Amino acid sequence: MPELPEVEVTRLSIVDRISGAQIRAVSLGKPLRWPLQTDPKSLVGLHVVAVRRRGKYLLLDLDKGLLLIHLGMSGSLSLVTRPPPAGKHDHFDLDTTQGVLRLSDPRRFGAVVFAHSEQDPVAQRLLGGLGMEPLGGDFDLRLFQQGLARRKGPIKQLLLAGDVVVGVGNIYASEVLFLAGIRPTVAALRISRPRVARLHQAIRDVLARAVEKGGSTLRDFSNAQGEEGHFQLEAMVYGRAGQPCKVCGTTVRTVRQGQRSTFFCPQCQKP
DNA sequence: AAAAGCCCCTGGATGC
DNA sequence: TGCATCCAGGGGCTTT
Repeated sequence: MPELPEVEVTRLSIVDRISGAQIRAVSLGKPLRWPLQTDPKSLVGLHVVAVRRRGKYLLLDLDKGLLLIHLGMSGSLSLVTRPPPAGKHDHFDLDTTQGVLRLSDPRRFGAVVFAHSEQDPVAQRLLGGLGMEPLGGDFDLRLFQQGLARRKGPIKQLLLAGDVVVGVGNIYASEVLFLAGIRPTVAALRISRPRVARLHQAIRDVLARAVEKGGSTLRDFSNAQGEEGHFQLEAMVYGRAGQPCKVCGTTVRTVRQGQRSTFFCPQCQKP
């Protein structure tokens, strides 16, 4: 579910409501991908001072330390004043003076991890290898070109890897490459400079548009207020194998790359 | 250094 | 209220 747009939409749906909140209690359900790394009781009394995002991680800054929240494949957050009793997929509750922030995650690939700071090895292990943020001013075209220039592997998998640019997951990788007119299987280092520039812009355009549309809701994603996203309705190729390309009518095809499905139009996307 | 596989886990859709 | 199989928005870790 959650790629950069979904995480950003989630962030936007809680930032104003949870900033300044004081933690009253923390309760855990079944184990998530990683342990919290601290005694839940040690968080009680701390305040949430900011909510940031780095790649697909949500960073909850506390007045002492921070929580790194990852939604994995199936996670979503909700922030409500009076939450229903925890269900079988609710595995983390942050009870605050401004509501209960709850992580629901059926597959439990998500995680909530406490770190004393962003430099803390606990945080660095997760954030240390991340590439450039695609939105905002840090996404440098030259660095992007350099990042691609020594990669022999397929461009789609470079996008997914997140060490050059973060936030592009399986849906948006296909969408971005469609918009840029690039075949997903092409070796990154073989893409010409003008086309790399197109790709750079396409990443920004697609992700920004997806945030505007509230993200993509394929199964059950919703923001922390329970609102679904609508970008999936605008998908040009993702999930459309066998259907006609919305631009040229050619049948959209799918291919497996690194045990994930990729979608592309063989006419609009040149090798 | 980079690339390719392997898992972690649950649930829904599909086929028999 | 079958059962097996495949697939699903991620990514850290291990192995080549």
